[in-house]
Amino acid sequence: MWFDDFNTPIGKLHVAVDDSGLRFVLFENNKHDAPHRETWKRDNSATRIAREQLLQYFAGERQTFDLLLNPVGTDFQKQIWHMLAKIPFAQTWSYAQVASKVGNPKAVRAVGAANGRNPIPIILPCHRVIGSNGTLTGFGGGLPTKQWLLAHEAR
Amino acid sequence: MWFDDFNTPIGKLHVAVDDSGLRFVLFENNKHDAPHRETWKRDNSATRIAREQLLQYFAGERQTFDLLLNPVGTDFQKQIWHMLAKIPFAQTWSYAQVASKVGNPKAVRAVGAANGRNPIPIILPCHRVIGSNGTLTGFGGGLPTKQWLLAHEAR
DNA sequence: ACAACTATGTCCGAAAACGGCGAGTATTTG
DNA sequence: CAAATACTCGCCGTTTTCGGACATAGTTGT
Repeated sequence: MWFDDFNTPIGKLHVAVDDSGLRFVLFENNKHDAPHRETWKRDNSATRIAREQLLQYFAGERQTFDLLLNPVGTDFQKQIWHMLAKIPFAQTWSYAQVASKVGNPKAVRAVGAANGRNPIPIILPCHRVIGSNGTLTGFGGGLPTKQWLLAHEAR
Repeated sequence: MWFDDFNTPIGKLHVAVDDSGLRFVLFENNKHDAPHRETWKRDNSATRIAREQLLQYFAGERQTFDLLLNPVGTDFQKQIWHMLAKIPFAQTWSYAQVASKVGNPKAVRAVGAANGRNPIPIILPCHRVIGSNGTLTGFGGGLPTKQWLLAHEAR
């Protein structure tokens, strides 16, 4: 497992990859906090590509990512995370919409929970999911960050 | 055999010694109740030393005891009791840890049983052994007393 | 020799608690 | 009255908790 960290407009980000792809994007105030992170090695061709694309995103020069992803989770979670990738740039869906898209219209809270465990925020744009009444609810990196990301994409 | 009794924060304690060393520390609500205690004689230089050290312990002025001990029991029991003496002040081990330390990792219940027969509580700190899940199980002097001792040592 | 204890620990299944929600009803405001 | 707000309740995956069924080793009593 290799990792790297770098500064962005929303604070320092950590990225971590293994042979199968990108595993984590962590905010400074880590929410997930991956196990035995002390054994990871710094820097890598893969981490460099991820960093590059993320910085381009923050610079407003990139709207979609082209990276090999390997988020680990339950079947349901992976299903949801996969769906996130389909939300177009600068658009927002409601939790209910996401639930419907996976054919489980009533699993709204479950979608919320899965969203909360998204190990690859920003790239898997969980920030584009908001309450059906339009309110911004929870986000790993904090609501202000979620707000910032949406505003950033709105330009 | 000589004996003495005196008051402590956890109630009245009985101590009993013979020529080979300290044999018993009994709580008021005696569990073991040694045989033909009526023949014992009161007070002694050895009982005095034991009492002194115990009172120092309760006063928070002593963490380890320096006494000649003579607990009688099976080989296994003596092995366990000997191990108890190695648990540092204010620390707790699980029954499983004690079992492992004597090279018999699966003899957990046997350790519990031996612990239950400890004739010299407090000085042989059987109260520092708790369930591996952290729960305080049985104690000759009652669970509240076990609780009290651990809290006392925690300062 | 054997059976019945015990101051345990591990495993497994069931049940309950817990969320980054939504829709439907009251209850308040202006 | 409308519209905003507050509350209740159902929903669904995941996580945590809880309880019972073993396994296990030594001691004690028959």
